[in-house]
Amino acid sequence: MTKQRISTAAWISLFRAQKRAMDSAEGAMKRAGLPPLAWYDVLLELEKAGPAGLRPFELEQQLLLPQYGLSRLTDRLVKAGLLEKIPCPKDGRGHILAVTADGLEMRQRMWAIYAPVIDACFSGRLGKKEMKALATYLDKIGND
Amino acid sequence: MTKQRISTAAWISLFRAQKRAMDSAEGAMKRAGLPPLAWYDVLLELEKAGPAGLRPFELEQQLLLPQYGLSRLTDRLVKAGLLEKIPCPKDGRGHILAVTADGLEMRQRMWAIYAPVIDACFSGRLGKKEMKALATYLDKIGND
DNA sequence: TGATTATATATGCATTTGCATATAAATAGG
DNA sequence: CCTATTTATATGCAAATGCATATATAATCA
Repeated sequence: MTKQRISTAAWISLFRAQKRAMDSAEGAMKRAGLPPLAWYDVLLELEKAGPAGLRPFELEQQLLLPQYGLSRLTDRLVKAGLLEKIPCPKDGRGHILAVTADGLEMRQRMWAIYAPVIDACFSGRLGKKEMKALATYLDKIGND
Repeated sequence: MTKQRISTAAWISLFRAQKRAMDSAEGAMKRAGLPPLAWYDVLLELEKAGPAGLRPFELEQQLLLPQYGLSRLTDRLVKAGLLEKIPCPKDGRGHILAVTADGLEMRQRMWAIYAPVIDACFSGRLGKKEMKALATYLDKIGND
């Protein structure tokens, strides 16, 4: 087997696995009448940032979203009452994003659906050691 | 470490790795003035199917795309002259999709860009054995 | 056979994304 | 200080996606 063939096979497996995982998670959210996973990521990242919140450009780096994508994503979250934009005292151009009480509750409701999906994806298929090895390999690949 | 935490970490690594990989590949295509990766998948799958071509519903299963998504994707490929729709003699509802000469050439031009990107993602990071293990793990995960 | 149901594909409409560019405040340079 | 440049965020417009449903043919069954 050439290295080229092997890496291409791994590439395909990566894309297929991610698609299966994502489809099942997005599907579960939809069936539960909950927003898409991207909302979860925003809410979680802001919760992790603590009460100080985050500037959009910081969140953008964490989530690896394009600037305009995040701008509109947060608009939707604000419109849904899950986030608020607080004017930034240090920098008149920007604002600080903070999760509202509703946002906090929403993230919890989403996690109640999300967690079992993640679990079901791995359980009975990979053991702890294998999952760790998988994550280690995945973290290594990329082009930077 | 709880199993929950480990599987969640693997989940996150999976999504991040796929995003990095996809972004670099899509970016390379764009910079080369070539169409998105989805076009490559269609062209390749149809080439693999041989001269008999494939019906849209068959392609749909291979590529795991929603029916309407494939319908429009193939429309674009047809409009670009890379694919043609041949009326199906056996079934008046459908048609057979076949790659044109231009389509064949396009897939090759895309592969010339695509292959090095795949290579760069893994080379110097994972060895053959590790790539194989990675693919094996990835192929196992999912919800079915 | 005629009516009913199932399958294959397409499409109208709303939402989302991507690209390019706009706006507006901050910083740098002379 | 004033102008030029850079940084932070938003937005108009075109393309893509998702959802629901339409259309048309095939298969089933009474």
